[in-house]
Amino acid sequence: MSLPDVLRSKRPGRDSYHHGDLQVALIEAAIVLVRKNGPDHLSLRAVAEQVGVSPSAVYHYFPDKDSLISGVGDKLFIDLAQMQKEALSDISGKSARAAKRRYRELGRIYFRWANKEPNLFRLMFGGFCRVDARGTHVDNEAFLMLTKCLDDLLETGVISPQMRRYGELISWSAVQGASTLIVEGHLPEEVFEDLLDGLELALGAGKK
Amino acid sequence: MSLPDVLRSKRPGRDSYHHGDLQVALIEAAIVLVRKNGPDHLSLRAVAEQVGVSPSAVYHYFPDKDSLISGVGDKLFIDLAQMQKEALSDISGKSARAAKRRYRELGRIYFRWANKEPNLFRLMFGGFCRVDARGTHVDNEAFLMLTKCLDDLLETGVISPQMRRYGELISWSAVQGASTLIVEGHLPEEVFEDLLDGLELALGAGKK
DNA sequence: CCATAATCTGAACACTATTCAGATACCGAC
DNA sequence: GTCGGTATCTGAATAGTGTTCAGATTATGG
Repeated sequence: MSLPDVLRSKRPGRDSYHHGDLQVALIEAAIVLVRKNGPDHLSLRAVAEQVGVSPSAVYHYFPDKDSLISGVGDKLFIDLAQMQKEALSDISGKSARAAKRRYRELGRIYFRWANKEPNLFRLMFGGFCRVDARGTHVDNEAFLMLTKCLDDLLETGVISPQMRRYGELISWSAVQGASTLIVEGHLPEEVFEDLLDGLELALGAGKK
Repeated sequence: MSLPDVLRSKRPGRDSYHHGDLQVALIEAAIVLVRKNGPDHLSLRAVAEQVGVSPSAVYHYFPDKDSLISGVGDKLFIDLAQMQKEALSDISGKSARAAKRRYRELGRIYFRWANKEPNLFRLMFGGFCRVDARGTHVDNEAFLMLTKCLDDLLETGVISPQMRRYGELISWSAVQGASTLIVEGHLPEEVFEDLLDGLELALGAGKK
């Protein structure tokens, strides 16, 4: 109904019954509905209807509703990493200034994503998609970007060797936590920039 | 069925029809079920059945299922704060050592709670209970304990005046974030102690 | 062109949240 | 004490849910 035509269209040149790319169409439709109603309150039947397919058709691509949601989670992790990648590529340079800007931008993208799409953020980190079953891999790319940023900060002398050891852990945790706390209304939105200030200062701990 | 008798018992001395304290009994039963099945997958009917009451009885105390879940959230925040309070009272002393131990224990309680009861933790921070509607108050007590700990750390010279400004924000965010990331399988359990080490080092940033 | 496989439908089942008229038990006033 | 009013709870009904499965439809390879 309110879905872009692309998502409900069959494969070009053929019409009806066999949908062209149902698996991804279902995920895209699910994203639209989760964004609107939250990861709980997602109806499998509503997803099927959006795509223009019967409810049972879903079961050819996902064993159950939870697996569909997990599929959505996978897609969201990929999308977020892609946004971070693009943001980083916009800031070049080997200076301390550039390294700082890249580090902060990485965190900002994360938070802005969470703040703009609370329901999608909740789906990613609210236990809806289980990653531990098949090992950690969805977030590997994002982690590597963070590592690269921290290495640059170390090289340019912004952070101390002692704190480098905790760089990924403290950065990811703090950004993840602040995003959650702000999204869930425990902290006001404005504090996120303060957090980035605090993190930058903290990472220099131990410098002579 | 598997619920302690206390929860299904009517008010002592009277029997049947009028339940003594249905509101809290419903919340207690909901906690048991959420812990087992997760905040999604909670059935209002199952809660009612556990307590030994008809499904419609629930609507005399909560306008809908989401409100019941919100009620559970409130109780969980109170319980967590209580556990932290007890943990703090076990560590007395004005030394830097004692202050450090209190600070770390505050974070540990938070994380252990999350790690031991992932589904309850998800309910608290997964968008199921909306706190922003009526303002932030559920976490106020916990926040004050953290503030007290940080003040002690400042007095004993463990943390720098510059970092004191970011103390609550960076501590709460990092502990919250690490708990989420570990519970959801993005980080191994062992890193939490590393995070506490990193936080302690970080809070000293800027000291001469 | 046909048989086989992939894809999707329709109907059914058990379960869910929610509503509401009415039954039940408590409580205060007489 | 008992009577009336009120808070509390029930039972049934409605509309919607996830899931299953036999069978209809379409695509594909020989």
